[in-house]
Amino acid sequence: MALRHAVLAALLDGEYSGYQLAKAFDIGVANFWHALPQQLYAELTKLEKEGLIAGRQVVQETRPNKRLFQVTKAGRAELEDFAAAVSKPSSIRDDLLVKVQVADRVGTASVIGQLEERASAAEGKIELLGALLRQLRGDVDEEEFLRHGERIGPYLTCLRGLSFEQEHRDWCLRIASVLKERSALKERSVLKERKSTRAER
Amino acid sequence: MALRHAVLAALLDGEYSGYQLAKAFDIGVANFWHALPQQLYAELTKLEKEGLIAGRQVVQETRPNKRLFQVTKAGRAELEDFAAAVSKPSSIRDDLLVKVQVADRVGTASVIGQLEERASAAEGKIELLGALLRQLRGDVDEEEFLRHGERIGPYLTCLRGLSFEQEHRDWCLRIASVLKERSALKERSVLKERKSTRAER
DNA sequence: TGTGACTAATCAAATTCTTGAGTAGTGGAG
DNA sequence: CTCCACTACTCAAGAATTTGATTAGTCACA
Repeated sequence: MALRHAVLAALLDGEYSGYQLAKAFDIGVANFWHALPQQLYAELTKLEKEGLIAGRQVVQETRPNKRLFQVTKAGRAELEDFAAAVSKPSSIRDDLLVKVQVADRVGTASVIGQLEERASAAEGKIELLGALLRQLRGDVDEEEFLRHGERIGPYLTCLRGLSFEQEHRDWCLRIASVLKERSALKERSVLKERKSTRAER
Repeated sequence: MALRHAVLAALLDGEYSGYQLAKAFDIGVANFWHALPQQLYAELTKLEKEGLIAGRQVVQETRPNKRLFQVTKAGRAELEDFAAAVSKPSSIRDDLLVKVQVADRVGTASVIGQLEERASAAEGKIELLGALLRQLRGDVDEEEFLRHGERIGPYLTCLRGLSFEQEHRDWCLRIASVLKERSALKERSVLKERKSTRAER
């Protein structure tokens, strides 16, 4: 039941249409809750039906019309309740880790490639998040901002996203290099074996 | 489609029953793929039907009978294919981050409590993972083990789990202290205001 | 002599998430 | 002038995940 609350949380920062929300999700909220546009539209419809958000039509000339949504009082109350309720534990869910788990039993080459790809994707996200953080805090330094800024929620979650991506990148690079070294060692020992086999004949 | 591969990966380390698998999942595989027992039983049934694992009945005297499963050749091949295929990006999915996102707009007290609970849960997991890592590597040091150990897959994924939990703990504590300081500041300014209001009368 | 915890599973239902396609107009690049 | 990308949204099918019970014997503890 957290998608609805993630949507409410995102709408707290301003009016959005489904389409805009999908974009905003990708950079901000996706740090802790990923969702496809279809889900967002569906959730917005449900939330409106339940009176937790209110939508208004905006007629546009050169673009299709859109509906902007904002959180109602009931929506705010719902968020309050949610914040007070117990949360379930967080966890990683990652294909690539499954592959690493079996990396010493199956072909390694492809996994190494994927680790490096992942590392560079993480790098990209790190830069993005860094820029977002600078933008959110303005000219003041972090300590100051965290003490006195008015809207620190998104900043705090971005910090978590950033550290996650950094750890992820570092781990990917470390593991890639470990697997590479091991396959190089194996290669060498295979060559040696061939050589000695030849010598025996 | 990664649960099936996570199960195959886990079974690579030995024969397990559904029940044992559920336990093993909790400490090892759950680091990158969490699943409930019901899911595991269902998946084992499917995998057996498809010939990717083979089960054998073990009759027990004092305990209910159980079925132990091991990966077949076809299962190994399936894992190979999986390891070679592209993976989808990883991400955090966490209730608590949704709450932090709105922490400056709703009641903070409960969120602070939850952050501290989470931190101590993470602490517990850190110790568990540390012990697991020591056990996996035996007496040799990490560098040595990663270079020459035969089964490093689980070690590598535990390393990821460990760094995730450490970051998670640190972040929770940091955020909790930020939110506490802010609410203390607010408290003080409210008191001051009351005082000056009283003085005015 | 109950009480609760552990082993070993299975069933059903509801909910959530993913995959994939489709509509329809605008505006820019080559 | 065609093709592609962008805005804005919808529909449906399916797979995956969660929630919540239920069965049934064993064992330790008080």
